[in-house]
Amino acid sequence: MKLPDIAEVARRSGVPASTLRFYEEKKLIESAGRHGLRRLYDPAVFERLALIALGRASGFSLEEIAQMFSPDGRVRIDRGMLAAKADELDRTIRRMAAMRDGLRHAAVCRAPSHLECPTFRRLLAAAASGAIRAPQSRTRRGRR
Amino acid sequence: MKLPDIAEVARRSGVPASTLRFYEEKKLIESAGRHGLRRLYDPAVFERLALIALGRASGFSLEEIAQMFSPDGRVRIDRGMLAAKADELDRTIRRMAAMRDGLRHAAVCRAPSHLECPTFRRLLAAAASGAIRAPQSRTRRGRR
DNA sequence: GTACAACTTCAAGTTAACTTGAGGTCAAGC
DNA sequence: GCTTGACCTCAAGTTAACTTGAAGTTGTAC
Repeated sequence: MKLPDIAEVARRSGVPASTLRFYEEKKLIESAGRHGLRRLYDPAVFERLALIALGRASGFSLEEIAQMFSPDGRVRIDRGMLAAKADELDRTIRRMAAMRDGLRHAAVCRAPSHLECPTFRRLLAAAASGAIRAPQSRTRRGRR
Repeated sequence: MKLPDIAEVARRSGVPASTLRFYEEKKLIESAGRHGLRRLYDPAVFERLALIALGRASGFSLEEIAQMFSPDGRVRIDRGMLAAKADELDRTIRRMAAMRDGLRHAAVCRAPSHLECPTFRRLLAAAASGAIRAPQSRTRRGRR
């Protein structure tokens, strides 16, 4: 059984080869060995990549994700950290839901100008008060 | 009635002076005039800043926000754009809610390892499949 | 009228998460 | 055994949204 090379891992995981090398540099993954210069990966790398994708999707930075792995490569996720992140996500979700409702309303509201719409103004006030914070990064995955 | 200067606007809006200058450079706001070299602002700038905060909180980029303002400075938000953004927010919210639930579960799950927890594995699979995308940028607003 | 805190400009730096490019190596197919 | 395409390394570039720093100007208080 031959171990997958970087192209194979990229193909099956959807993660670009350049990103795989980058992740290795950041100690997020490692290659099982080399065939000449070429990296060969243990199939377990797919699970690892899934874990990384999950972490990213949950708002963890790569650095935080790196800390979830023991030096020996085992996964060791702190449950308190998970709960804290869940709470943070929850707060973000609430804010975004308020935003969504406000936008939705503004989109159909027939006030002559959004600035004259009470609902919109309420949103504005909330945003101005700092009750609302930055959203998600739209790292558009377009393949230019 | 004297117009507020940049420090006053910064103080009352919570937006740093450097950011106000940056926003001006990006044509997001403008100063009403100068007193010597110093910028003076029309009080309407506060509403404008609130609108910018709202846009950012809703996931608009500064560039998108700039497009919401007519060349003459009037607000002209495209209702279709609002609705589209609301939809996008909605999708993001759904993903984040799934994440939150998964994390919450993983935090209390008593499986010996997260990798052995069915719920966690389901999340992993979803993340790996790309069903889930990047989250919010934690631009920590700490005042170092 | 002088000191100086607070403003000004402009360029460069910051951060995260990657991508791109130049120049080099090499395993596999013919 | 030679070609070639896919890999390699390492440095630099990219993007967004700002921040920081250096060097200069000036309104305001005394």
